[in-house]
Amino acid sequence: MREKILIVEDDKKIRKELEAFLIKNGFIVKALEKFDNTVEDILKEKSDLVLLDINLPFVDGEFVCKEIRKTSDVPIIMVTSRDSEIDELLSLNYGADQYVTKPYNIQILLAKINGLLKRNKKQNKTLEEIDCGEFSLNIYERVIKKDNKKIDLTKNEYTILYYLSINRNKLVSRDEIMDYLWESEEFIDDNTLSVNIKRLRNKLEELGLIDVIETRRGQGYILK
Amino acid sequence: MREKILIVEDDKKIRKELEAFLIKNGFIVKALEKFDNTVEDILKEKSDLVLLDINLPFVDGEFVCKEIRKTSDVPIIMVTSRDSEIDELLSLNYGADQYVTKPYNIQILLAKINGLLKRNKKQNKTLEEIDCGEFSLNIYERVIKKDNKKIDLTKNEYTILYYLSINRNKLVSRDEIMDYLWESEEFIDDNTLSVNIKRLRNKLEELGLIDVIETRRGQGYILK
DNA sequence: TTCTTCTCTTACAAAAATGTAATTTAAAAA
DNA sequence: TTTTTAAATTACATTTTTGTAAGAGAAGAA
Repeated sequence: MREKILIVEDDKKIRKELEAFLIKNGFIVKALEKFDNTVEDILKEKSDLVLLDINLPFVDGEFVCKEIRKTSDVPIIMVTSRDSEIDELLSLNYGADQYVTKPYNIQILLAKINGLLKRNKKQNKTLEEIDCGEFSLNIYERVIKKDNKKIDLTKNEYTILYYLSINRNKLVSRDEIMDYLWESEEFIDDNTLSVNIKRLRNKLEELGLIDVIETRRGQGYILK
Repeated sequence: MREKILIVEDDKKIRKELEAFLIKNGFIVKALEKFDNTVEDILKEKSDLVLLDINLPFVDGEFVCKEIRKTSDVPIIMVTSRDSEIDELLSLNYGADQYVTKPYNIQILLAKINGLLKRNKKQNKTLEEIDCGEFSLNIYERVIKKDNKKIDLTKNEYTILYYLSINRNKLVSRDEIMDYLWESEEFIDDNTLSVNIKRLRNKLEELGLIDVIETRRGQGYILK
């Protein structure tokens, strides 16, 4: 899916150049033509990334940036005219994700755009379904998915597998899992964890997933 | 909760200075002392942010950064010695989130650290919790939260409330909910939904939430 | 090797979640 | 108003989940 970039830049010549360059690089591009209602116009576009000049007519970029951040997490690249401005801006922390200076170095700009978009995409995806190599764990449905097969997990099974999966390829001690699973509850036998792990493994085996949870005797478990 | 920052910097003097500065600013700080197994050491730490010098003994920072990104989304700030290096790095897109140059301008560094941590926290939070006005529904934990109180939901309760909450202020028919809840399962009595709604309402009432699920006789329900 | 210890496995009991049946309530239609 | 009907309520039965107990298995130490 192609991403949509919104250009907020009042210099018409620069705007057209940028537009052409970004279109050539495969993006869907929109640009604001008037700046009397900038914040709302930006939010209305629902773009995947905003390129925001700090020097705008009517309203200044810092303000715009702050306002957008109140209701949206869209990636913002702020454009400044002077190098020295960047440091000031950074320390004020308006919430922009990246900064570039004019005149635009278009290769750098492209790199920053791609970097931000990639990270955002990944982050969104990660939060829905965790990739565990041979299978995936869907955290909304609380199911394991492999090929076209799904299998429901109970609360305990899910919690254990979730914890293992966010620590994939890392050794996780039995104590760690027990703390995560039962928190402050009254004492629960250490063997109960073994049983729960066993049940989880049984479900994984139903999907043909064998040995994905490895035991490290005396140390804990590892999800491979 | 305090965040943990990992310093990966081989110059011992600089390392100690940074460590002291970050501790003074409220972070938990760890620093690598040896660099013969950097990638794994970094991953093992499970820190909230990594400050990574690009010039390391044995292995170079670009490589380390790329390797980390294969399995982790931990925010990375890369440290370079020359200003000009930043542009090269950016265009190569190793996956770092921010760049700073040596010598460290500690205020800028602090701003970047806080910016990254804030964004990360927010992103996780937004997707975790659905705002339902008077209360919120946490989809990871499957609990209703109000003020400081939490209440666990069972699978059915959660599924119904989730469906209502993504359709907040919209009328949802009983059939819609039943389809969503029981999908292709064998026929389940229509009254069973009433019972499940009742159970959900009971839990909401335990939190002082009365009438948040309104009945529209003959039409369905609405979450206010 | 034997012994120790950690983990796995199986069976069972308790607790929690869910569905059903019977009855009551209350909104809307006649 | 009375009648009808959708939804709420309550009690109970069934199913699922979870924890415990007891013993088997297997890895590492002695």
